Amino acid sequence: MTMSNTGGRRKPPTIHDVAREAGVSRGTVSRVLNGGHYVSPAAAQAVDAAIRRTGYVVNRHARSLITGRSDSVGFLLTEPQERFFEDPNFNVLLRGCTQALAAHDIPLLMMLAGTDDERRRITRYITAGHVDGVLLVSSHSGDPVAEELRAAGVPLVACGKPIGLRSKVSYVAADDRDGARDMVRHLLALGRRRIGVVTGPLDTPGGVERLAGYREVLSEAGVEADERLIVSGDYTRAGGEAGAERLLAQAPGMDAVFVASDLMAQGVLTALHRAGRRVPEDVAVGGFDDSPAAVAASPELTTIRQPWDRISSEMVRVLLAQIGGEDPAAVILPTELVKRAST
Amino acid sequence: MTMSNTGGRRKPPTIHDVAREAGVSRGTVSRVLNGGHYVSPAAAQAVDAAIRRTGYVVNRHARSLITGRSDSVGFLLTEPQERFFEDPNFNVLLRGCTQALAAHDIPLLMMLAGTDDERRRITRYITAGHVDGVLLVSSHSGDPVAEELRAAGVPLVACGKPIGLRSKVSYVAADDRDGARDMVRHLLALGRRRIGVVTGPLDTPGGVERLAGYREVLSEAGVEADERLIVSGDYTRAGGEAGAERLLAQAPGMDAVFVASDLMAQGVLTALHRAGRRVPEDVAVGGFDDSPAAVAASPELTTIRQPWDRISSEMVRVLLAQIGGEDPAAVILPTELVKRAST
DNA sequence: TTCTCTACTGTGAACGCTCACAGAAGCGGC
DNA sequence: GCCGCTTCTGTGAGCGTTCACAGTAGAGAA
Repeated sequence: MTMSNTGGRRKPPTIHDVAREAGVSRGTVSRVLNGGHYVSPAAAQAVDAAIRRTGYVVNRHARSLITGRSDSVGFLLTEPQERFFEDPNFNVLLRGCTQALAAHDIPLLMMLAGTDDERRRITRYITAGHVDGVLLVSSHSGDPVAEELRAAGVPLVACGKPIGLRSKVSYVAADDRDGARDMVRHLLALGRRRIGVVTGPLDTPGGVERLAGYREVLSEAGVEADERLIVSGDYTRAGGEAGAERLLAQAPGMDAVFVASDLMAQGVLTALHRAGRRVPEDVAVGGFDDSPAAVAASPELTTIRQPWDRISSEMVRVLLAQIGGEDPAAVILPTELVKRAST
Repeated sequence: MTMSNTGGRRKPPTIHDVAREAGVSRGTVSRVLNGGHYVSPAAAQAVDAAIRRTGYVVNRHARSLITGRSDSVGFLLTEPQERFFEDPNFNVLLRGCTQALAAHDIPLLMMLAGTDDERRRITRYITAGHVDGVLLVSSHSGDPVAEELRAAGVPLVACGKPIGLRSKVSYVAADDRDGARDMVRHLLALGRRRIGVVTGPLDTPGGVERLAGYREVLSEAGVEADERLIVSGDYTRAGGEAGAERLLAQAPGMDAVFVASDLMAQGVLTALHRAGRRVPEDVAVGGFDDSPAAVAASPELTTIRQPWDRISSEMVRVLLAQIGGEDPAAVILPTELVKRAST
C-alpha cells in the first residue's frame, strides 16, 4: 500500500493512530494533549514518544467542533483604513499581537471592515463564533461595531480608549494625557512660554486627551491660556503644515509647538522652515508617537514614545483573560519622553 | 424556555434547525449552501427563507472536518521582519490580500516566521493542513520555507520571483527589469549620459533585475558601461546615503542616478544636497516603488510605481487556482513611470 | 403500458476529537 | 474481609457538517 509522495498530501495521523502506537486509548492521548492531568507518567511518556514518531498534530476543526471554541482571534480594523495602513504603529501593533498570540498557539485572523458591506459580513462572521474574541483597532472610537459585538457577548479589547460607548469595553491605551503633560513640561523647562498645540482629531481619544494634558500643565504653571495657540489637526502631514500656518498667523510670537503626532510634526517643520523660523532656536517642536517619521525629520524630533510592544501584549493578555471568563478591564500604560534635536 | 440575552452566547442554529424550519432534509439545505445544484426552486427558496429567519451561519469547523479543507489561507512573512514592517508596501499588500480573500469568504491567517523556532512551529502548522495554501512574503527569496512547503505539497504563491529554488513555485511580481528600463530610458531622454545606479541587495530578485534593466538600456543606447557608476545598497535610507557618497567619489561627473528604492533615494537626495549638487539641475534622481517616501522627499521623486493592488489580487487568484488543482504559475505585472520633480 | 433517464430528496455513515461516565487498581482504615 | 477514596484508563456518544447512496416522481420514448 505505497503512496506517491509527490503531488497529493498524505493523510495525516489521527489521535487514534497515536493511541495505537502508544498502546493506550484515545482518551489518554487526549488527556496528555490537554494538560496531562490524571495521566500516569509512564503513559504520558509513551504518548509523547508516539506523537513524535507519528508526527501527529491535533486537528483543530475536530476539536473546535466539540469544544465550541475556535481557538483563534480576530484582528479587526474598522473604518478609514488608509490612515492606519500608512501608520507604522499599525505594523508594530499587528506584529506584537501576532507574536503574543502565537505564544499561546492561537492564530490571528485579519479582518477589515471598511465598507458597510464588509462590516455586516464580519459582524456576522464573528458573532457566529468563528473567532473566540476580537482585537479591535478603530480610529474614531465609539465604534458601532464594538457596541454590536459586546451586545452579542463577544470578548473584545480595543486599542485606545473607546469614547461614548454604553457597554463596557476592555481597552489598552498609552497614557496620552500624561505623555502630553511630559512634553509640555519639557517645553516649559526649556524656558518657552508661548506654546502652541496642533491637536489630533477631537473625536478621537488621543486628540482629546493630549489636548487636556497640554491645558493642565499650562494652567498648573500659571501660564495664561490663549485659544489662538490651539489649532486642531487630522494626523496627516498636510494637516500639520496647515495647522502651523494658522498658528503662525494667529500667534506670531509662538516659541514652541506641541504637535499631537510625528507625521503632523513633519508638516509643522516644513511650514516653520518656509516661514523662516529656525528649529529649535526660534520655535521648539515636540511630536508624539516616536514613529520612524520622528528620526526621518530634520531636525530629528523630540517626541513621546508609546509602548506599542507592551500595548499589543497587554491587549492579548486582557483578551485571553476575558475569553477565559474574566470581566472587561482597562489598562493604561506609561509613555516616555524621547529628547532629540527639535527642542 | 427563555434564555438570558446578556452574558453567555446563545447556542447558534444548526443545519438541522434550518431543515426543520424549511420542511426539507439536511441534505437539501447542504446542497443549497454549496451551489444549489440538484435543488428545486421551491426548496431553494424555502431554505433561503429559513436561513434568514433563523440567522443560520455555517459551522466551518464541522464542514472542514469532513471536507478536509480549512477554507483559510496563511499570510506568511519570513525573515527580517523589520524591513517589511517598515515598508508601506507591506501594508498595501496585506490589505489587498485580505480583501481579495474576503471576496471568496476565506479568512487570512497572519503568520510570522522570524526565528527558527517560529519557522518550525509554522511549518508544522501549515503542513498539518490548518490552512489550504500560503501567500509568502519573503525578502531574500530562495527561502528554505518555500522549498519545504512545496515539498509537502502545500499550495504556495510568493510575492516576487524566488531565486535558487529547485521546486516549482508560483509567484507574482512586478516587472522589475522593465521598470528599470523605463526609468533609465527616461533619464537618457532628458539628455543625461553619466547615469549612476544604487542597486538593491543582489541576493534579491529586485536587486538583480533592476540592475539588469539598467545595463540593458545603456548598452542598447550605446553608452559605454562604467563600473564606477554602479554601487549596491540595502534598501535603507542610510544605505542610499552611503551609496551616493561612493558614487560622488568614484564618478564626480555623474549627472543622474537611478536608485532601486524610494527609501534609498531619500538618502541619495540627502547626500547630494550635502555635496552641493542641485536636483534635478545637476543630478537627476529616479527612485523605485512609489512609496509615500517618494512624495515626502524634496524634491518629490520621479519613480516607478509597482501595481501593489494588482499584485495582491493576482497572488490570491493564483493561489486559489492552485488550491483548486491547477499547476503553479508565474505572473509578471507591468510597472508605471511616475514623473515628479526630481528628474 | 413499461422502461429509461433525469431531476430531485432523504438517510445513514463518517470526519477526529472531547467529554462524561463507568470501571479498574492500589491503598489505607475499620 | 469490606469499604471508601484517589488515581488512572477505556468506551460510547455526540459535536455539525458533507458525501455516497438509495429511492421517488415525472417526463419522454418505445
